This record gives sequence, C-alpha cells and structure tokens, in this order.
Amino acid sequence: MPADCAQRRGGGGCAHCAARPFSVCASVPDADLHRLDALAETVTLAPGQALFREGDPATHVFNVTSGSVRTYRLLADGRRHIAGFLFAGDFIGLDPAEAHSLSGEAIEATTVCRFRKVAYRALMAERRELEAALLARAGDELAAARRQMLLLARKTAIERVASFLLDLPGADPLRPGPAGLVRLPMTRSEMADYLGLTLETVSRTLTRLKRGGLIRQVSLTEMRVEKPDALRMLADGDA
Amino acid sequence: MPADCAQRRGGGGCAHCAARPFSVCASVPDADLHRLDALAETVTLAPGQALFREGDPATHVFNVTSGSVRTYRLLADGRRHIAGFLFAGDFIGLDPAEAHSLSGEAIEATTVCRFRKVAYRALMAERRELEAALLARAGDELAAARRQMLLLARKTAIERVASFLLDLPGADPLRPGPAGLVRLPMTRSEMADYLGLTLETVSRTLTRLKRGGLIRQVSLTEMRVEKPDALRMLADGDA
DNA sequence: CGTTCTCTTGACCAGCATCAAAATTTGTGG
DNA sequence: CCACAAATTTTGATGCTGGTCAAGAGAACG
Repeated sequence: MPADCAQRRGGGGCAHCAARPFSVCASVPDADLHRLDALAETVTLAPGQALFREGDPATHVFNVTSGSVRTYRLLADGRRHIAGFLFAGDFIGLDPAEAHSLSGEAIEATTVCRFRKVAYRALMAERRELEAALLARAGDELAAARRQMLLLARKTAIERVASFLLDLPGADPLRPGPAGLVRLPMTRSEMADYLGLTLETVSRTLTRLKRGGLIRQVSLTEMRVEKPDALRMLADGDA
Repeated sequence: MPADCAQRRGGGGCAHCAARPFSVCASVPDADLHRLDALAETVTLAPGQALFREGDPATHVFNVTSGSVRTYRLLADGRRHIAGFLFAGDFIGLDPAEAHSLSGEAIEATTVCRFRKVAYRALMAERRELEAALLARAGDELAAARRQMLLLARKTAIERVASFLLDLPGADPLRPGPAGLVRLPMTRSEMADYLGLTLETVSRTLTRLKRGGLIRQVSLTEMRVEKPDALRMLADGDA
C-alpha cells in the first residue's frame, strides 16, 4: 500500500465517522473514543486500488468507512471467486491467520479506517465490549457464509441474482439512502464471480427480472426493487 | 432431544476424552478440567437421530466426541444443502444466534458432549484461553467456509470431489487411523448435497478417480488415496 | 469525438441433471 | 445362516440450464 494513501487523522475523527453507527466501533462508548482515534489511520483508495493481497502478512485490520471493496481469490488457471463485497461499516480482519487468504481491492473511490493488528488486539483485551462485538460479527459472517454456500450449492441463476439484490445494502433501513433502491457499484463480471455464474448469465437474468417487472433499472448502477415480496419468494426458492 | 439420551457423566470424563487433544477443550489446562466436567453432559445418538433442528432455540453448544454429524438446511421445495460434516473434536455453537439456523443429525452411531450455553459463556468469561480458542475456531471455520464457497462457485465436479476427499479427516496426522485412508460414513446423496452436485455425478466422478488410479476403493465406505499429489493438483485446479 | 470498456443479445455447445434400470450392499425374519 | 426385501450405488440414455463464442449497442473517458 502506497504510503501516501494512509495518514494519521486529526482529532475527533471517530466521533464524526459516518460509518460508526453500523460498525463494530459502535460498541466503543463515546467516552473512550479517543482510544480508537489514537490508533486509527485513514486510507484513501482509488477505483481498482489494492488494499491487501493474498499472501501478504496480515498486519492490519480495517473498517470500510465509505465506498466499496471486493475480496477475492484466483485459481491457477485464472478462474476468480469473489468472496464478498464490503461497504461502509463492514469490518475486515476477523480471520486471525498470519497471512491474508484473500486479496482486497477498492471497487470505486473508497476510504477505510486502518488499525495495527497488535494494537487493536490490545484494545480488545481491555475493552471487552469490542471483543464481544467482534465475536458477534464473526457469528454473523459465518451465518452469511452459510447462506451463500446454500445459494451456490442449490439455487438457480434467477434465485441467485434475486438473493444478491436483496442482500445488498439498500433494503437495510439502518443504512442511508431510500429503501428499495439498490446500488450496484460492481460490474456484471464481478457479480458473476460472486454468484458462481458468468457475466452473460447475470445480464440475461437481470433482463428477465426487468421483463417480469420485479425490478426496474434506474441507471446502469442502480436498480429499484418494484416487487420486494415476489423477489424474496424467488430468492428463497418458495416460487 | 429424548431425555434418555443425555446423562450426566461420572467423574474424570474430560481427562480421558479421546477427542480432547483436537478439540477446543484442549485449551483448558488439566488442573481446571473439573470445571468442564461439572458442565459436560454426554449425549448418545443412533444413526439418523437429530441433535437439533433448524428453528430450535440454541440452548446448548456441542463437541463431537465420536462418530459423525451432518448439518443441513432445506429449501421450500425440498432441495437440501449440507452445510458441513462434523467429526470427533469438532465444535458446534460458534454462531451466537438465539435459534439454530441449521439442523444437525447423526450420520452413524455418535456421541457428543453437550454444555448449557449460559454456563459455557460464563466459563469462557473466566477462562480466556477458552475464549481465544473459540475465536481461533471461528477464524478457521470462516476460512473453511471461504474455501467451500470457492469450490461451489468455480470448481468442476471432479475438482469438488477431489477437494472433498482431501478435506476429510484421514489425511490429518493429528487424528487417529492410518494416513491416506479416508472414511466416508455419509451416503453419495449427502456428499452431493454438500458439494452442490447430484448423487449420480458423485458416483460417476468417484469412478473416474478410481479408473485414473488416483484413489482405490477399499470398501464402500473407505477410500485409499493412491496419488495424493495428483489429487491435490486436481483439487486446486492446478491440473 | 473517437477509443475503450462494459453491457446486452444471439447462436450454439457442454457439463451436469434427470430419468431409468440393473447391480450391489444392507437389513430382517424365518 | 439363508432368503428375501429395501436401500444404496453404479451405469446408461437423454435433456436442459447455464457456459462459450461472437457481434453489436451503450457508456465512460481522454
């Protein structure tokens, strides 16, 4: 990571962080925020820029504060699997392994908050609410991973795309923005590598959903969910 | 769960537990084993018997001590996804959710060690090595889930089956039994529901691996890995 | 305003699913 | 221990979903 992308911030950063309400940092009480502030570095990433690479020593943990990140692995012959998309409030670094097992890159202009792992661990040992919050995150992530495995193992293309649209922040009332409006900052190819499909199938499937009136394309990167209940049924295989 | 399947054990159970060396209990020092013993109940399960069902309140955590367990979810139309197979030493209960998101059933004659969740949490708060061990488990499980997602999203049938054979305990030198001998207590249909295939494809693929001399069928439920390196290449897509 | 990248759509194809039946194993009762 | 019934596995024939290959239509960017 280029040195010019990370800088120590001025005081009071965490107190004004837009992502705090829905991040693990919410577990740190306001009175102790200076402890976080002392450890936090802000990293600014341009579209496509790498945050870490598979195999790199995992010296930091991260919190996404704005924009979006993709994490992925490649097979030897170039097949790609995108493990996840991360948005404001999402935490990276639950895996205690010494080396990153995934690469992480910004999809669009993105800022993340970075902490040295050793310092963060020390803070965790002291502020046990933070540790509890991370354990809860780990549980959530495990549950999400199981839903994704079910999707990949047993759902059809249209069920996968429907599930994907509903999983993105946009339906989530905690997050900013109008409900039902889903932003898709990633390419069709990235959706495909996340859903175990090809980009052509993703494109055709989105067209099918539009034709069926379940969603409406607002712009290339924005979809409006017109029939949330029908989409949910599809996603859950209750069709 | 029938009451007659769970009984408080006699003294010294944990000290003689065959699964302890490769379970989270290993993090509890011998001197404190009586604390575990005081909380542990042994549950004996017949083949096919349920340990817990999706939706049940998750009042306990479990450690498999012998035999094997399958965890799974169903879609509305009956499609099944097996989330995982659990063997001696494996822990169930990392997910902090109030209700089980999966069903768990014994595949064969199985024993598990059961703890009330609240009591276990209390022990965790006190014995932080145990908490650390569980966090490490959560990390491992997350890493395993990511490997499985890569498998389901991007690997071919033969790569999936090769990966599966190598993931089963049998190659693991920590576990008992001759290395390279893989026991398959689950049916072809269960393997299929775990690997995102059909039972016919699993059967055909095993036949292919046998024909290629990569594995040898010792019995219906046992395979010997004849060419571990070639199988590993296949599994990793380095073919 | 042209170059490039992404998305959409079409034609064709392949890997795996489905349907079907035979072979093998397992379980049960006599 | 054997014979029969049930379940599982294997193998074969055929089909379909989604992949591959290809071309054209928008967007994005310099």
